[in-house]
Amino acid sequence: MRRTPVGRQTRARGIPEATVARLPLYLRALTALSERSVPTVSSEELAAAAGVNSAKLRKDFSYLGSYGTRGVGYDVEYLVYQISRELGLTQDWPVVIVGIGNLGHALANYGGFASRGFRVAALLDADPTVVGSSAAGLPVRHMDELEAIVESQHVSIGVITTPPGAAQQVCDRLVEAGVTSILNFAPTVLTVPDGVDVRKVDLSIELQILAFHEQRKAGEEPDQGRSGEESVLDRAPGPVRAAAAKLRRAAGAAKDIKDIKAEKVENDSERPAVMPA
Amino acid sequence: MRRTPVGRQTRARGIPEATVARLPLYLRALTALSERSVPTVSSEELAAAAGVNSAKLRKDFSYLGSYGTRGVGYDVEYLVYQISRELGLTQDWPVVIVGIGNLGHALANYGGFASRGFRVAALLDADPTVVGSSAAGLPVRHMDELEAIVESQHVSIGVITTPPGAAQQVCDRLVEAGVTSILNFAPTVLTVPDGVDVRKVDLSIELQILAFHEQRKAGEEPDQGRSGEESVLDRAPGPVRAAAAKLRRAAGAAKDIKDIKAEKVENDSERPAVMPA
DNA sequence: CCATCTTTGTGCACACGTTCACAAACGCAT
DNA sequence: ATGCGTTTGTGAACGTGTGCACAAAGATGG
Repeated sequence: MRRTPVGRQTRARGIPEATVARLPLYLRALTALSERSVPTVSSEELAAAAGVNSAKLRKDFSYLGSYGTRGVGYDVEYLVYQISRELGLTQDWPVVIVGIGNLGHALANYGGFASRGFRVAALLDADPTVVGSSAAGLPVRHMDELEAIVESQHVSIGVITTPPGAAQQVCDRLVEAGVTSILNFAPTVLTVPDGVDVRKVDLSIELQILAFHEQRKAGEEPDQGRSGEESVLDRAPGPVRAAAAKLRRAAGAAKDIKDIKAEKVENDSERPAVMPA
Repeated sequence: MRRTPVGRQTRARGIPEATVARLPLYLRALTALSERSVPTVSSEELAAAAGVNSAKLRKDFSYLGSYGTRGVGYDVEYLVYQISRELGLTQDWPVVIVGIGNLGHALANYGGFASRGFRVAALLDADPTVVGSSAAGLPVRHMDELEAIVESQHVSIGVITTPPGAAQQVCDRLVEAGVTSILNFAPTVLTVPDGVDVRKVDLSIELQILAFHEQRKAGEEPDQGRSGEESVLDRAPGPVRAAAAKLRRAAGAAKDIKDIKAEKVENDSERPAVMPA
């Protein structure tokens, strides 16, 4: 059995992954329209509500079938049903949450959870001081009950909100118990067997991506940009770069991040320098 | 000023967006190696640790420059520094969190927050009963202090953990105050001016995507698949489909989701049917 | 029934992302 | 110095996703 770290699916029954990822967005917008008793909606209107462009939306829907009426638009209720069905939301999905810390608590209380076919089957934790307490009206049960719960309630989706160190271990146990889809909030790369889907939600990564763009915005206003920082040696061809690399290796081994950070401030001027040397 | 709902950036200084999204992953793996005092690492090893394939990793790094040494690998410390710098983590990013409910609390307590240059500048809430309490050692302050805090502490990143109804309003206010990057946890499509980045984290969407794949797995084992569900009318060309659509519109207007769900059970057999009729 | 107006569904071109596969570059031993 | 084994960096092929632009399909009014 091959083990794949991330397991990105290549096309599912012809529906592109990117489209699948947008269906929940459309569904949310459509549900709002439905609550306002709006009977039909055009691709343009719906696209605006979902924050995408209308051509993309139409193409997305075309993968599901021809559910619109030219000259009119889409029937809201019908589309809600079709998308729900396509996403598998016409059935109930029991979910276990493992790791009832701050985040686990927050998720247990999350309203949007139950709203669309997802039901919290159990809250689990390994810490005996947490077990027995309750969150969102549900008792926190011990990890050892995992296997019994998964089997008896036919749980196929697990949510991991443990500290990073425990995540892979918990993941293995979930998979062993029969869970085949995992939503991972721990900042850990999970390794799972083929056939198991993992999606990750990582606050820290999102912030870092924002920081990147933020820095870019800030660095563009002044004309200087990030000048001397990019050592000419690193772009130079041939033995020059090799020498630079050698110096880096020699110097780097004895240094830690803080030292390097401190150095950055010194090097922040124009002069080209072999970075950590 | 054009207003764009989502604002996907087209290339930043030559570094592809997909690469930027992976840099934090590499950084995390590298930091772990650094703590174990590993001096160098090959693309193969690092790729395994980050859960990607090695060719992708090498290409990603090639956008940053030539920081490896052929025949040896990459200097861990040096790479940590380069990626940190590229992501803008060598500086401090003050962040405000708006909406101190369950999730806001969880985020305030999240350790990985401060670890990499992100500092919680303030916790904000509009609810007077929450204001004045404290979370993670920080006092919860009133929304009205937002503008002063953003300006005095030079906050450029805001995190929204409010209920969905308040999100756009809070977003507008953040932007007005000078915030140019927003991490949105509310299940809402935010509209922002050009130049403002929004990233969203949506538990419900992630679960729905998992449900889709889960359903597909379940539907493939039996040979039948999803048989009669896909009405032949919907695939039929010409006036037949038009008639079906017309029926849907006529019927749909008076129905709600529950009714349709109930019908699904009845229609779950082989016979082709005009869905909600 | 015809003309006109609206909106879908999609072919096509292009941009972006991934993976392969290999030459060039480097360390090291002799 | 030279040769050998290793690993990077990247050109090129391929796959996926996006957006334009328009024909086809239907609604509507006369």
